[in-house]
Amino acid sequence: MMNIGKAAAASGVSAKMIRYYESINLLAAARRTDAGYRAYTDEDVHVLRFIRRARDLGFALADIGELLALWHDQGRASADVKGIALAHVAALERKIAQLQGMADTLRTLAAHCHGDARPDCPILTDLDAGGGR
Amino acid sequence: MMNIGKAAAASGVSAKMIRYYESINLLAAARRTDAGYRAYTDEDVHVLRFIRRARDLGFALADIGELLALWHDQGRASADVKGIALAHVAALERKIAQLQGMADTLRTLAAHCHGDARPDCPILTDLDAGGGR
DNA sequence: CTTGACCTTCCCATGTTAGTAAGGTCTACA
DNA sequence: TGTAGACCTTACTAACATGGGAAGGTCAAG
Repeated sequence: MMNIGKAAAASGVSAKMIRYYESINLLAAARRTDAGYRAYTDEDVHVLRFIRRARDLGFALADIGELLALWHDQGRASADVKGIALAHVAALERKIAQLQGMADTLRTLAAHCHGDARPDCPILTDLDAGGGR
Repeated sequence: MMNIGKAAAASGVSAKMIRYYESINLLAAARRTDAGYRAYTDEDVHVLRFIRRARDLGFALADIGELLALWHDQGRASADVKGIALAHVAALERKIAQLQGMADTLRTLAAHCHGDARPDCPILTDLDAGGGR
């Protein structure tokens, strides 16, 4: 059994976030000591690490809730897990394509900007007039 | 002169956002009719369109404030505009690389998941144990 | 004069994380 | 025993940009 600070250090999830995850019911309410301190087991830390890794992969907390449920469900179908993962990959790809489009446009505009003391700049011209996009 | 609804339709910026931009001083406070309605000119719509396009390129409102100031400054140096744009491109590239890493990892894991009724799934195994990442 | 479409301000919610304040608890050391 | 300092508790605030809604005022057309 350890305090929230230890659990945070051991899992890579800040104490702040552990309390938040508990408040939104992503985590079950932790046991408490007589003084009211939250007490965590190694198994709890294991769950926190799971969440941490899922966050690192960009899953939203709602998705992580589903992944946790599947993780705990011995009778799960791997198809369900794969479905969540592939939906997330698709969302990531959409986001990447969107950012890539922005970056491409800006790189092109910047490449044609003198970048000196003169005021004329195709970037502003594009923002001004729309550049035909 | 037009109402906020017209200006919104003409610029692609919602009335809600126009009011918000005004509240954070990204926009100067609009003139008002006797009844207290905001009144916009074609020039105001021009500014709103500028903001809309900058948002489409992913600029944060703070950046847009600087871009607007440069746009209005006839004595600007194009280097300043280019600097903002390239800093944003760099931020976009960092974000893209991050998302790409997530997507790559997930695609690899998902490719090795049967995706059927059986429970075993490398995605969960990775989240469980860290997969050596 | 009424109806419906518009406008106004104000508050709330989103999603995830961090900061801060005011107060209680525990531990180690003098 | 006392106390300092490190920890814990809850609760409120902020960030970012946007949307939703309520309660009420205004305008134009019929």
